[in-house]
Amino acid sequence: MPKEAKTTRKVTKGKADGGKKKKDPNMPKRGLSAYMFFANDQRDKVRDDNPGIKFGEVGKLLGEKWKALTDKQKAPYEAKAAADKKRYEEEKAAYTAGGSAGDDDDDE
DNA sequence: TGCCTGATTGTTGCG
DNA sequence: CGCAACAATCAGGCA
Repeated sequence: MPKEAKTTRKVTKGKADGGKKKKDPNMPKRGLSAYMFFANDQRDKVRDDNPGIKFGEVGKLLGEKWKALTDKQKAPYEAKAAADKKRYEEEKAAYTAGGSAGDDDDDE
């Protein structure tokens, strides 16, 4: 029992107003999720099993299979996610570290 | 000090 | 060209 069901965790892209969490200009884009890598591999497989399938189905199918996998199967994907996360750590480090040391840049 | 929420990532296919 | 479910993930902000 680890923990399931967190809370109203959905509305993620509900652009309502803007200006809540201030996104820094150096905010590193989080590493990809295990799902991303999983999709990268299954996407081709799912499509092969469902020729002519559109994203709507693929997306759901992907999620279904994803959960069907065990930590063991997700391992390789999680490993990739962890690897990417590591990459993100570097960006995050530079983001928290330097940040405003004078560099500036802005624009572009 | 701890929970929670928002933001981000990538897939495909279409309007 | 961006969004639509799908899941994960994390970092910061507020109580």
